[in-house]
Amino acid sequence: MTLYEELKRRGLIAQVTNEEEISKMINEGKAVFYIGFDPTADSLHVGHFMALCLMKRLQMAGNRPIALLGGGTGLIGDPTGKTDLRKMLTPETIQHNVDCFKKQMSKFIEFGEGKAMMVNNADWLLSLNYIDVLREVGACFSVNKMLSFECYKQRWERGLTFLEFNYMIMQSYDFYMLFQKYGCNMQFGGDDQWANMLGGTELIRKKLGKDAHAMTITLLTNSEGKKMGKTEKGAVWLDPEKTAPYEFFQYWRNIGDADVIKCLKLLTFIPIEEIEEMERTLEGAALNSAKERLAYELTTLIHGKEEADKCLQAAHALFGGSGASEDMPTTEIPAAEIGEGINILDLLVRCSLAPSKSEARRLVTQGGIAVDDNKVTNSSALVPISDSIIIKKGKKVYHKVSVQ
RNA sequence: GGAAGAGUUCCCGAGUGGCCAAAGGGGGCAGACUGUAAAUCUGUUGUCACUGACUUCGGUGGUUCGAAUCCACCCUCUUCCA
Repeated sequence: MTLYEELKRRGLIAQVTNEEEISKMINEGKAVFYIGFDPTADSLHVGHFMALCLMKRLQMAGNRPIALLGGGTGLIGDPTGKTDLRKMLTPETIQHNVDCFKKQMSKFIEFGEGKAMMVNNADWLLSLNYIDVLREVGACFSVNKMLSFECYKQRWERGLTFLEFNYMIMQSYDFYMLFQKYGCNMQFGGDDQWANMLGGTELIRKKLGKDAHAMTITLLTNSEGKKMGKTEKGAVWLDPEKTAPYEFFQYWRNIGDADVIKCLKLLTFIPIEEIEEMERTLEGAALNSAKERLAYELTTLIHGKEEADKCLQAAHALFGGSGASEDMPTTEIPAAEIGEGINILDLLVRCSLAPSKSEARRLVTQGGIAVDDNKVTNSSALVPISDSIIIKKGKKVYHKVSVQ
């Protein structure tokens, strides 16, 4: 099976400019491709991870990846598919985010001489001269055409600033630069980037008369069409400081039935045959094994095998019945502060299990809290702690409190 | 620059002097049912010293016994005209 066939079989490929040529190039390891990452936050998230996976797959087949950090485009902000005007980030924030991205990416992709390359579009975008750009690049874009793009439709009602409208041009310019500087002949990205990417291929054709290609990967959405990798608290981050490995693990462990197989295909390196076998044989509750596999594989990829083992163990301990675990979130409280015992509401707030005492009270009175497996329903209860206790909030959240 | 309109709690959105901590929906949280799933049903969803008090309806002042609601100024956004 060729690389392209595998990508296709996994459902990774959404749109391509020229299937024949692209498959030929990547199968033979001749592509020099880039994927852009805009530094809008200080950690990568799952969506980025998919792109990194793709990078890795292609790299393994001998293609040359370029990771493009959007130190320049980040200053503009991509309006694609966004309903609201995006907050403008300060140059300092962007720089900080770029640094964070770099660190995380290097853990996953090999960079260096003859391997993957990392570049920052700030290097060429920041020094551009407005008039020159307008004459050189602006002349190649038709406003009427740009206005007709689906990706701006959502903005019709809420407004689109000229700043954001230029994003596409900057991204196209990136491709144009990379094509000339590094012979980069292909761009990959999320499916929502399709229009922006085509802008680049067209610019290259118009300016240089050469062909460049673009391919988009399926966006990670759940069976209801919503973007995945988001929780109430925000994105599922790759940074263990922002999303603890256990939390990360649980996110995937709790994925909907309808989405497990798709995620295995899109996000893991488990051989496609094996996944297809699961798809055929697993149904109903049996899918739990696939969910666990998914969670374990992903945690291993991102946080390492050791962490993944811990998460798996913790999950088994907690949900398997024994209840105890070494690696659950822990709060340490000085003995002096406890004395005879600590009020249950104060304790919950102290452990960040509830943001306020009112909320803590609600949790307790509604029967959502258990201490050492005993339900606590009295909101004025004093909890004595001699050594350590385990608080259970709802069905899935465990927290350990130990006395110092 | 001119004209009209809008800004309400996590989000959408009702509310046009006291009955408003503010309808309804979404989302969240908890309970039931389950498979650590989905769907469904129930409760809950500003804070605290919790049968009471306090803070909230873009901002700042004002009118009033009493303001999300009326007035003035300011800020932001939308639409129409240029």
